[in-house]
Amino acid sequence: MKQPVRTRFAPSPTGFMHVGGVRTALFAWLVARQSGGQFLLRIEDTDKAREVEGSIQHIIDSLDWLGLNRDEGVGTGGPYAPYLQSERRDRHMEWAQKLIEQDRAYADTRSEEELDVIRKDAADKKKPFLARDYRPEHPPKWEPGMPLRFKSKPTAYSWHDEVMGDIHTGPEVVDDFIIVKADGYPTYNFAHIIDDVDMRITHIMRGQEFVSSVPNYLNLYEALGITPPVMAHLPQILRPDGTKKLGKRDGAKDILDYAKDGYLPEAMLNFLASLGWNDGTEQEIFSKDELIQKFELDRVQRSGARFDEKRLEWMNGYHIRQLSIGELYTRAEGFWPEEAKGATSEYKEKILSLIQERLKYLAEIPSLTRFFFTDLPVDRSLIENNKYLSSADVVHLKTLLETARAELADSNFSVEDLTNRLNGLLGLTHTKPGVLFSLIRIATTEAPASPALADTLSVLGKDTSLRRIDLLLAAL
RNA sequence: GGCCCCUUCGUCUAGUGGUCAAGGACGUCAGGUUCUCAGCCUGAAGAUCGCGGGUUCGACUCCCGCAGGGGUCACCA
Repeated sequence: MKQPVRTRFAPSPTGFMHVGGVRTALFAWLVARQSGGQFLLRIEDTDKAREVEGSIQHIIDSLDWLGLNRDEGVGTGGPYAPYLQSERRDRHMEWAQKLIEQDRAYADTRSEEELDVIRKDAADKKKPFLARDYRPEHPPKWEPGMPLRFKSKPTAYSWHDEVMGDIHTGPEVVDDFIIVKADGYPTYNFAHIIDDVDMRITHIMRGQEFVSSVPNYLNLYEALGITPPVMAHLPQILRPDGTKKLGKRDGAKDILDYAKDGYLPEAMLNFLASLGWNDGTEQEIFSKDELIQKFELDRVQRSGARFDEKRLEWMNGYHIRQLSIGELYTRAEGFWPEEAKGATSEYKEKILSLIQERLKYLAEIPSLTRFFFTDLPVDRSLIENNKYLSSADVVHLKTLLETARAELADSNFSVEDLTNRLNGLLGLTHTKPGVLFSLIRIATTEAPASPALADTLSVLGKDTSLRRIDLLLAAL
């Protein structure tokens, strides 16, 4: 067992969670769980303008659906509460005050326009914008309502990132940055550092887009006299069609939409983990426990990975097939078609055992099972488009169906008896399976596809099967 | 433009100097499984390892350069 680590997932409540955020949460959760440590949820809600109503609950629901349980955090509570960043302003201000006293922060009262002018100046000179090159000469004494800027001390850094490896940067990338905004809220760049210390976070897991800010953070940690936590910057998840980061604008789906479509949380977890990580063997399928056991940050890929829904679908189908019927029945609740309302659980379990291996996601259940619950209207096109039946003579088909009906009427409708009688009919009528079975299948299901014929008939039962054959007979 | 990171089949990836004229999975295609769809089984196509130099008896693996891609340079996170 490794040293217990404390990790946190710290999203902003700016809308729904998509796969990118979820994977960050997953990796942080795995690292905490495998070490016997803690995983917490902190909400970084210091940008009140971008905040979206309901996001926090949505984040909690998403984590709950995936089974990423928290030891502490928003919605859970804990010894380091509050876990809502906006409620921790006193702490942030205490530390900000320290920086002011040490002359490591200054009020920056310049307007957005003034700053834009110097930014443009930097751009014109083809130089990166560094606020420290434009420090105001006589900043006023800081008062609430004024933006507060960190006064950096340019330093070269070398540090180790659990995913990215060793990184070296020169002093030219360290800069002054805003730590408290005019609205009184701290920026992420400042607040997360204070909160992580206060909450005893040992490992920070976040997206790769933060790597370039690390030198700034290191500078701030130094000024604050804080030992930086272990850091791991995760590669991004890319759009399926390109090299760009997957974002909400690219149609990145709400993670809970996958829940609605009937994706299994364990499949989602497995898939997300395999995007950018593998254990070095040829294993593709991992249970949650195996993930906890085998996950290693330093085996995480440094390059981005494209999000391939086809692979997710396959993996979901795979996990569905691993479920016991009882478990599948539980998961399938809420996915049945309207027509299934009065059906017994016993009947529905039988159906599930027939369709389990053809399910890719649970939302397919209605289209796959509707005919089990209701007589569908006779659809002539099913015969017309069938390669075995399209050219057959209608009178012949009718005779065939009548013969079959008579034979089935004597069956007890066990799978075994049905199989025997169906096979017997082939010889009796001198008909190819393609013709006879297609005809009976279409008659009894009126569906373009269905499970194996004997199985289907057995579940449907004698009354229903014969009634439907009669319905087609009447329509032919 | 500066800085940082990345570059193996369409996609996710294995690979840490020789056992790799590169393995697995998804996807695709073909065949099989007495009808359909799915599943399962078998098989096929698919990467001269971004390019160019080194180092070495030998490089996908080490070094240098180049190119391409991404990230970042907010009072957003």
